[in-house]
Amino acid sequence: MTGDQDLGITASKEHETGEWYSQVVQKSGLADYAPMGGFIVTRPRGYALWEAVQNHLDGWFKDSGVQNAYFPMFIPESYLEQEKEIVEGFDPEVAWVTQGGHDELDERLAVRPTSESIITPFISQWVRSHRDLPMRINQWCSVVRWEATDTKPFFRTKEFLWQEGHTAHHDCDDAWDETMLRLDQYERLYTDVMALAPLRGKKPDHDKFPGADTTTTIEVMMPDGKSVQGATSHYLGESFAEAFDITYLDEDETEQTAHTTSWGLSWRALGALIMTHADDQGLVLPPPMAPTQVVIVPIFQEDNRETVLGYAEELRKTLDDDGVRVHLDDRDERNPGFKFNEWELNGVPLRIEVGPNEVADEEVSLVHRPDGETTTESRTGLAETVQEHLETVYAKLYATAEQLREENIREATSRNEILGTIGQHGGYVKTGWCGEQDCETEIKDQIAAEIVMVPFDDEPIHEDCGVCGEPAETTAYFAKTY
RNA sequence: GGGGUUGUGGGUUAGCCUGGUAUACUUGCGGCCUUGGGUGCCGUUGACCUCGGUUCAAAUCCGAGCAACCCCA
Repeated sequence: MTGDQDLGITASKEHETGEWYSQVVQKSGLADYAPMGGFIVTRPRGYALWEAVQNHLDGWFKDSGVQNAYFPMFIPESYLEQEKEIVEGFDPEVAWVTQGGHDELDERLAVRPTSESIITPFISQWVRSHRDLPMRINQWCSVVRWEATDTKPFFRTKEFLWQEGHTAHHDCDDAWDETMLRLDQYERLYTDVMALAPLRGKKPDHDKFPGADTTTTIEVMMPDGKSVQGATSHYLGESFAEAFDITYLDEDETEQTAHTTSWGLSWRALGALIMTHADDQGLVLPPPMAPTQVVIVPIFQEDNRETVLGYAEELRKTLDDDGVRVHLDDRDERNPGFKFNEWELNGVPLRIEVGPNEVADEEVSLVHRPDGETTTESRTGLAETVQEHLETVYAKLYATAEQLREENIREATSRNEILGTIGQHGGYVKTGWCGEQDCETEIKDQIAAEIVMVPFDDEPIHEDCGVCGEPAETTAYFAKTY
């Protein structure tokens, strides 16, 4: 590299994580900061990542009985107030519309922070008999939560893109199965599409979604030792059905109250992806997420230009015919070194280099984005070879993520050990927990770590609560969070 | 929630202390050159975060606001 041209990432991921993250997001063309604090402009390459998330999840949703719909972005205050806990839970961060044109509104409108209050009343109208159940509605939209804390592109923005699913069921069992099915699908998205290694569990009672019976969660460990809540799936019990009157007639013509769920995943998932896999060269994308999976960079001199470009175009067509998202970078005004750097910055998982040598030998050079590993392969059977390499790249990324998770789960049996372990290493610390919020507060006040997750398995790992020493009811995972 | 740092063409930045003509690189655009890790040359467009104050004069000093980043809770 000659001179510091600052086209690439200049901050270190390890030492200046915030600045590094900001540069990756902007320089790899994912997003810009909007003029208002806490908002971003999502650029085409960033939006393509969201579309990749959508394509996978939406397919799975539809395969499991979900229909997409769309509800207004405004919710009348009187609707919001029907579920008391929703109001209390979201009140500090609701944005309000009070004026339409030049006229003051009779009733102010909330910009949705989540849509239970507008969707559930309609589900109530649409559900008459047991034959209408289960009913599963999803919408892809944005919501607004006027966060007071620091914002960060994709991780925490005042407006964010997400999907929110809302379902109604006959009974508790059916609704609980739904809750877990959606959690499984979120876990699958993280594991099989984004090459991240999440944990799954429940939120402690004091951190549930307002009004929910149970909130289940996907948690993902970041390289700086903080945990990200990657998605949530709520079993809402009967509280919303009661508040919004979702009742149905069962086979015996008796009126029953439905059980409901809601579940959501936001573009914070993209934040977790970037934070985990990107490096000091820029973005790194797992192949299923990458808008461009393979880039071909031709290398030629004046006298063999046509030959090399012709060869490169053949390769491109071979891969394109095989369904690989491939791009041939035949720009004349850039040399190969520039292109290498640029595509690395943009996170393309696999690069093919072809020059006179490769043409002569009927070969290609393949370079893996995550680690720069270079191999030479035959041109014959290229499509299959490339698929194998894409899988290898995925495996490398997943292995990194898995290691990150495993190395960051530690155990502690006393208050001081919890504080010391998180203070020194970050990451998760698991311990027995009596179930009292005070014991979390004790830790939170000291070191700003909270209980992010309680595993599903019933037996606590220790007999006593790691904080107060009373008998433990469950295991709790403490961590600092985003 | 509290504290700190910073804000100059699209990006990176000099100038600010000590007020007076805004510096360079890069990108973009036009042209030439050629290509195994950010190549070279010529030409060209483009900026002092916002509002207020001090002053003959403000990128520079003062105040407020907005924004970004960092640290603590």
